Amino acid sequence: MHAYRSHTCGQLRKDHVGQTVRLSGWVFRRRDHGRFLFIDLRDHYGVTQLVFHPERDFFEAATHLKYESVITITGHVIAREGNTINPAMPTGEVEIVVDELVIQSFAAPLPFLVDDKDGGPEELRLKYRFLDLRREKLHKNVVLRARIIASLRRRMTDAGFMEFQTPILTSSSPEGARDFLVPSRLHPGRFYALPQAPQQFKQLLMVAGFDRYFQVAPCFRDEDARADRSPGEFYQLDIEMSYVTQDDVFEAVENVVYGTFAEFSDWRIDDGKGPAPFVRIPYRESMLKYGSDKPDLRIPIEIRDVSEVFRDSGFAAFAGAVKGGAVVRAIPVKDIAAQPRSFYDKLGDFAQSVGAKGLAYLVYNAEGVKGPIAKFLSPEQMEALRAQCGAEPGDAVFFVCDKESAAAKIAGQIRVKLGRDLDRVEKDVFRFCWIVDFPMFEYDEEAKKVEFSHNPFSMPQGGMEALLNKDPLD
RNA sequence: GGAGUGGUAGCUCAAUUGGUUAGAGUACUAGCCUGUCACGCUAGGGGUUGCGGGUUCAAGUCCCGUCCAUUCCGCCA
Repeated sequence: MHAYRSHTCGQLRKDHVGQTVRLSGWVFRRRDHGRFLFIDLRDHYGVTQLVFHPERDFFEAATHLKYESVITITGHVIAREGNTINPAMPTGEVEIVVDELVIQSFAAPLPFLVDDKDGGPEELRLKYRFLDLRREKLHKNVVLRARIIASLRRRMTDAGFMEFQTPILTSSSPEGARDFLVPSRLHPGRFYALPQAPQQFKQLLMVAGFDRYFQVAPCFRDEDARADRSPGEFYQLDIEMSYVTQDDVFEAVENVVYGTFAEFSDWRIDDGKGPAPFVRIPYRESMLKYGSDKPDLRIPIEIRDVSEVFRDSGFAAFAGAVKGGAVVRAIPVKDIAAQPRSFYDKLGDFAQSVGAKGLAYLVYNAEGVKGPIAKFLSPEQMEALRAQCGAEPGDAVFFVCDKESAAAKIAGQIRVKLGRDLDRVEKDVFRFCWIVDFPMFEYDEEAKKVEFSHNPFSMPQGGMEALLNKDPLD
């Protein structure tokens, strides 16, 4: 028999009963009943219950085994009867009566329990990363990641793409974020930059004639973290294709995204019928309706532009701003009028925390329209707002006023906040979309025209010659 | 870089308007228990309440500073 195991801890079933087996793993749980002892043994594959009896000379040692000690046992498989069967465990119909025990590694007391749901403070979890990764949730996440990457590689290869590795120690290529820098030994005082994305290298591969490239690409960006953005480094599926149109790229990406999500998730995808073209939304429309270029389409709230209604209104703050070039964005919400005053106040606080100067609103109920700004608006203006926002009794409409880009962004964040707080986000479904017709240029703070941050096509100043003459260590 | 929130036992948390010796669960140690599966029961050890200063008869609690964490803004394909 193999020195460490004949089976894994997730493997044994009723038809193994009577066999002598050897298992290795970590002491996951321990239940000491005095005259006998249960230990749940865990490895990568699962958990199996071991039974120790006191007539064995290693019984005393077994009762002192700490959580996460590594042991190898030899024993015989027996069936569990009646209510000793554990239907929650895949191996719950059998257990191992231990005949031999080898303690491979005796664990010290743990800083946190592997059986814990969340494992405690991040600092501790990172210090004892090997323990953290033993926790079921993280272990599953890492396995899922490996399976997804394998699936992506298979799908891309099947679609005729070839995988390349592009350089990590490179010269800086402006992508917008700060570069990570690595000091150069051969050129003291000068630095390599880590790539923020393989953009220029993959384009080089197309120029060089390789036609279809992909890479599970490491990207490095020296920026601060966000809730949905880990700092420093991450991996992305990176693609480049030659002699194609926008639609060809969309089709290639839709196939791999649809297939991968369908393979690994039970959630519906769009209509749930199979690969279909993803919804396409022009940039301007997305910024207006959702206040974002990555809209969450599961939230049934659409922003409207009502600037013209306020232009000649008696609400001086908005009217003046609109005449000065600002816009007013309305966020209509269904069935919300019954919310207490505090709800509106808290939302106002939130609006200010994301940069709004204030948050105006109107509430529609059976008696009519109420709200702090109602008295500043004429009956005709009120009717125009009601019609443009599709407001009915029970609804409310929120208004933000600012320069166009700021108003869009603020309204977009309020839309998402409302969707989540009111539990209006559609459940168990992915709603993919393409944002198309991105602008090539935008205005910066001094109202000068500059390249839009995501514009991938403008040639750098000086053209191709400048690129070729560029010092790689600059 | 700016703002908000938080920091009490190894871990998760409690401690009334400022008021006795800062508690509980878990982990750890010792003991009991023949069918548990987060086993149960008894007892024990474990604390500079992040750190420094201040107010007060009295500070975990209030004030100031500082460090750390976290969320948002700035930044970010």
